[in-house]
Amino acid sequence: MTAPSVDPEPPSDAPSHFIRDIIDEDLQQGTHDGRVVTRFPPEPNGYLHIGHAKSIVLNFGLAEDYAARGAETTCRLRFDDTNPAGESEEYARAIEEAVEWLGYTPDEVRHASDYFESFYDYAVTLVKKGLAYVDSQTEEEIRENRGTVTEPGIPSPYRDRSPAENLRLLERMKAGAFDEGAHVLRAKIDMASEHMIMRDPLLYRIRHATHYRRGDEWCIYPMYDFAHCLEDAIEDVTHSLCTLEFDNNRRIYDWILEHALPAEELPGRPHQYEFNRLNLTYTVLSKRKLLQLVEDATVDGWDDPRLFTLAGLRRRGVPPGAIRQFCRAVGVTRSPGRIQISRFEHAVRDFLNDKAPRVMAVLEPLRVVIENFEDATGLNAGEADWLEASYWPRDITGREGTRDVPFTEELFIERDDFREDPPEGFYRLAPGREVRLRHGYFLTCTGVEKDEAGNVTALRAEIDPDTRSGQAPDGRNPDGTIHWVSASESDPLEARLYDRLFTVEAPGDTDEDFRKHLNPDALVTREAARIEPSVARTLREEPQRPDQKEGSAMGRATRLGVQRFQFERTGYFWPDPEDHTPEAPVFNQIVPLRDSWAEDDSGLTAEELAARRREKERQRRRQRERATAGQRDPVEDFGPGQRKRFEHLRDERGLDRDDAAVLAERLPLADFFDAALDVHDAPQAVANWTINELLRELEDAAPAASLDALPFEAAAFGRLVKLADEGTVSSAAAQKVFSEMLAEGTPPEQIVEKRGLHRLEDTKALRDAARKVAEEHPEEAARYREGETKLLGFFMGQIMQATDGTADAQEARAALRDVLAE
RNA sequence: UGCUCCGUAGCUCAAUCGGCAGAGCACUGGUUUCUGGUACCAGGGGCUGAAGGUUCGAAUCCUUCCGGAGCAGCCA
Repeated sequence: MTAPSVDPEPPSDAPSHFIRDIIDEDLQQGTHDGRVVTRFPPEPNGYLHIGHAKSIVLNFGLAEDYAARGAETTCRLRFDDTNPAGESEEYARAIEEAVEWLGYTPDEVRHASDYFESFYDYAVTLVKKGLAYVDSQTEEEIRENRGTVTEPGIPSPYRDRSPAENLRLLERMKAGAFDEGAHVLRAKIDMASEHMIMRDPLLYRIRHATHYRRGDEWCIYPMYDFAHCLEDAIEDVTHSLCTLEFDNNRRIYDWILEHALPAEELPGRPHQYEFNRLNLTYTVLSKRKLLQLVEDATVDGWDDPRLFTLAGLRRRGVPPGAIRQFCRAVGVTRSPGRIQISRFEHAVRDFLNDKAPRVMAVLEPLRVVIENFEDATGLNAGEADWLEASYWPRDITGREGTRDVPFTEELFIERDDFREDPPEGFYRLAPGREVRLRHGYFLTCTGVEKDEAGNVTALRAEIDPDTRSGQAPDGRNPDGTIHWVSASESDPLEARLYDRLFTVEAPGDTDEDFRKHLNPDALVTREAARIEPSVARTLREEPQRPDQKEGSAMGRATRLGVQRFQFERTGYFWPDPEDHTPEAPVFNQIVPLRDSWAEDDSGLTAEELAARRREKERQRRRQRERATAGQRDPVEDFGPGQRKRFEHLRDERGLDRDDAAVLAERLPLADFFDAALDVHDAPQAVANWTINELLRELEDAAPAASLDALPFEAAAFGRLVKLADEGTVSSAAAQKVFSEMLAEGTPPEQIVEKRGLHRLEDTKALRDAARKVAEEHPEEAARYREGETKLLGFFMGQIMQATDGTADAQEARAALRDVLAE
């Protein structure tokens, strides 16, 4: 069977990463017949957070992208519900809803609990093969006998029970004949393994518990390591993606599949790949910490907008598309790290910028009385001058629409937009100063009213009647533009502003209680805010979406979900799905706008950046000292045989101590080295090849065995080194010869003949090659002539490629210099 | 301390087969602007964790060291 042809080019917005590379490779090799099958496998025992979103976006996104390229793809939602404790239908439903909200429809929803019968059959297979046994030690005994990371474990006294006895016991375990903890089923692998996970891992334990889907049908439940790989195999998953902490578990994943699956299924079996989980600064994402915050009512439930749970983000108003965009942007790698929260905020703003209509709301109102209102507008004091205001700034293309905003004698402006004594660089309102009212007149502050305590209670002002359009006939242009609402014709509003939950970057990282660093200002409520009247109208007229789910909080949120606004100059907002009513509007701030005036920015200041750089420099210096101090004499750990060999290599063969140590540490390699020397008596050259080229091809754990497995003898290796050392072939060509020897076992001389790899010293031929290369890369050649001499390396690379690595380096370099100088 | 994984700009990631160390975000400045928003332009930032080695040439290969994370649940 041949794999269906798959478009080699990924979609342009799909970032490339190592998992894609693996899939591309598999597609090319036809490993899974052109299929890409992934899954998102949550346990239904908690709510999802943004870290899960990364996994969802990865798994479903891969399926989408490869489907678009012509591969046969599937991505399922699979509940990993193998442990009855804590799992529930409620969680499962919430998870399903969250996945859907994020914008993905699983090809299928499956449950690991539907596979319990199959798991059991696989367990029986292992028992019959003598690869699993029933252990009757107590929990403590098992733990103690497992050993530690440095000491091997002690085999269980029950380890050698016969398959027949194990089978009998396993059947009775399943039948419910035993109490919890009386027996467990364990894989029989290696109690001394340096991988703790392989010290006879548990496969089944007894739990007399009611499972939310299977009820009391089962009283033995499979462990993760046993079940997960089999779930993948049952579902024909091709690429099983999980987070880095399962790296160690991959060993048992592979072991179970290789021993439980029938041989014919092995070539297409699933493989596990691990990627870095998403961590964010200034917040916590672990299930346990989240639970703690909810339980001691630090936050107001799982959907508290301060939390990075999916429910919290949803209630806060973050659109799913922004989360998807963010998850794609953070990348998929194997290096753990912590993403700066400003990255997330940027993603949300970026997503909302061209989607949220602009309106005006004043969060902390300060009353302004227009003293010349009647004169300037020609209206009576109680009337409103309705100004047409665009929903979109001119640079958001493709969006249209305006609404009318009432301009009345008394207005509210943002308290923050007025300073009686303006600091340097402040270009909003101050006594005697003129600003532009957004979508309206120019306004000059003519007076300040204060209470007895000296607090500003109201401003008096005048407008310029000629500036109704927002332009002045004389062309003057105020520095500041501020937003405003009518005092009489605006709606009251409660605005909830959210900030990072913690005051430190990594709240969970130290030993102390992470709740010590809670940010008291993570939620700030502005209860006296006011908003222009058009918004209430917009919300009322908004048609209901047909796909909403009635009844649930999320369903109500969906209905309102199409209404996210930018409150000009303050941020993106939407009505709170729980508490907002038309009579008493409540809006959540989704994310503030960037504010280069505000001191408190979510990004880093220049000083902070510099401080970090200095700190990193210090760390590097300290590390350098420690690295050199830690260097110790390798010979110290040698046994007498190795020591003798070391001295021989160093004193008789004349190797330097590092090389001698590497060889002496691996005695079979030293033997190979000696044998090669019989052919070509140049110890340093042979040592270089042995250590730098040969060693890389050998298994660390079993050098002797992999030496035996080589398709050539030490003598052939020695002859290769001789060819290189004596200049018959260049060292680059010698490397090519070597890799062909590894693959085919052909004698080196034959390869050189067949491929024509003799060293090329012919000056004329090299000059021709150099000229050709220079012609093919005129831009680089010009840059070289302008003094970018480091490009010589680039040209050398080209020549080497053109001559199959045979060019003599010195001659080639000289030829290039000459040709390029012309 | 055994094993596994990971160290490239402040952060997240690139860098075909060993061949010119780059991008986005963040930062600084400028242009545009009826949002201190957006967009656009420019700039600063790197001893590729360190030291040795192989090579004409190393972020990439070899050795050693340093640092960080994970693994000793009948959780997943």
